Parts: sequence; structure tokens; C-alpha cells
Amino acid sequence: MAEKQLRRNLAVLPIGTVMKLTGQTARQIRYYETQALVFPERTIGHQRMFSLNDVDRLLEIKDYLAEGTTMVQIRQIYQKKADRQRDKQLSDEKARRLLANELLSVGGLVGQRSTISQSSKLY
Amino acid sequence: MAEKQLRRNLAVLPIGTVMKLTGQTARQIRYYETQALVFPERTIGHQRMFSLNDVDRLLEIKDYLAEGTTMVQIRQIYQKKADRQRDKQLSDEKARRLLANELLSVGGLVGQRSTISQSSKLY
DNA sequence: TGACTGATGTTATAAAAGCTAACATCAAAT
DNA sequence: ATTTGATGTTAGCTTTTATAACATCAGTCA
Repeated sequence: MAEKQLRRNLAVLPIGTVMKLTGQTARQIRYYETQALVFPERTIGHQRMFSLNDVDRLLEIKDYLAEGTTMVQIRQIYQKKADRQRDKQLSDEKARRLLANELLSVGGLVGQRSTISQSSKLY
Repeated sequence: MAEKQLRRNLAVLPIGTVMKLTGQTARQIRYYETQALVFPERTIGHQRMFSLNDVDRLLEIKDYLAEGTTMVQIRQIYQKKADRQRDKQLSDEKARRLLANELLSVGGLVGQRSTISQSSKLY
């Protein structure tokens, strides 16, 4: 019981759902997009589709605004967070590369892969 | 990182999303509803809204049909599952009642409640 | 104080997505 | 040869979403 979960970055929610989930108006949500605070995807017909991560961020934005934080400041907060994230990615990458070299020079066993079960790829 | 999850029975997905998630056509999904295999909720404007549980069930239905199982049979399968579930609910209920009585007759400490954190109720 | 800005409301108009209902198809069962 | 079960297709209508423009209103600041 209780197994598969929705990938948090999968854009599946229309704006109406997001309104209910966040208590924000469509006007607000769309405005936050123009301010580069959230980045919903679009359907072929241009309708916004949000992920759970988007919803979380909107809830955070709500809190920030309630504290009096301005949107420019909020954007900067997320920008810095993204930068740190990017740096971490890079250093992790470097670490992995080093480790891989290490292993290669010793055992030569890189490239082994276990098969991935089908069900885990559904959503 | 990675905390809040979507309640699996919260109806938030429009039929278009469900189509993509299941690979079924709107026609099929709606027909399965007429056959009492899924029970999406409706918006005020009568549009179907599905939960993750609904999506799981639709994927199951897909497998059943591929095996040649008929919809009547599928409905019966779910019916029996629901019946067993109901029985279990009832016997659990009885067990809890007995336990509560037990505790009452000894300590008299029933009715204590811990507060529920706000965030856990968002979705 | 008066103009400006930031955030949101409101309204109009158009397009996309969804709804029901009816008729069509087609393979499998009877 | 019919009937049945599952699905496709089409038409007409409703709901939801989109963009854009104008309105409001509180707070800031010269």
C-alpha cells in the first residue's frame, strides 16, 4: 500500500487547481510568473501547467509577501539559492569524476548498469 | 528536502493530464466511469477531476483489459476488494472500541489529543 | 502633498479544454 | 448472422484559461 509517488517536478496541475491549493487568485499567480518567481510549463494550447514544486514555491511566496518581503527580494533569494545549487552540482560532478577515475585506474569496472523497473517510470 | 506529498485521494488532475499519465483517450476514461470503474469528482462546472488513486486505478484497468479481462469482471474485482476493505474497517473499529473500553476502565485517559501542525493540512 | 510604484482587482474578448449525446466501427461471443 | 463490448468520431455547447488594458489603493519618497 502507498507506493508510487508523483514526481514533484512533473507539470500536471492547471491553474484552477493551483488556485485552490494555494488560496491565490489567477491574477496573482500569473503576476508572479511575470516577475520570474515561478515558471509553469505550457500545454500545446498555451495553458499553464504547474508541478508540486511550483505549488510549494507559491506557498513560500505567500509567506514571504505576508512578511512584507518584496518580489524583487524574493526573486533574489531564489536566484542565490539556484546559484548555490548550481555550484553544488558542479562540485558534485567533479567529485564523481574524480571517483570514477580512481575506480577506473584500479578495477576498470565502470559502465555496469542495473536494469530499471518499468513501473518506476510511469509518473 | 523532499517532504510534503500530495494526498493520493485529492482530486486535482483534469482529464487532459490523466490522458497523458495513462496513455488512455478521454473516450476511454469517460467510458470507464460509466462502467463504475473510476469515480472522478466534478468541479462546479461539471468537469472531471482525478486523484492519483484514480490514475493508479486507470493504469490497473489498462493492464486488466490487456489481459482480456472484461469490464464487468474488473468491476467485480474492485467490488470484492472494497467489501473486504469495509469488513476490515469494521473489525478494526470494533477492536479499537474494545481497546478504548479497556483503557477507560483502567486509567480513564481517553480524549487526549495532540495538536496537528498546519503545514500537514495544506495538501 | 502629489506623483510614483508595487500588488492586485476587474472587465472584455478570444481560444483551449472539457462536456454530453449520437452515430459509426469492428472484433469477439453467441 | 446478430448481438455485445469497447472505442472512434463528430457536433454543439459550457467551462476554464489566456492576454491585455484599465482601475484601485496603500505605501514611498522627492
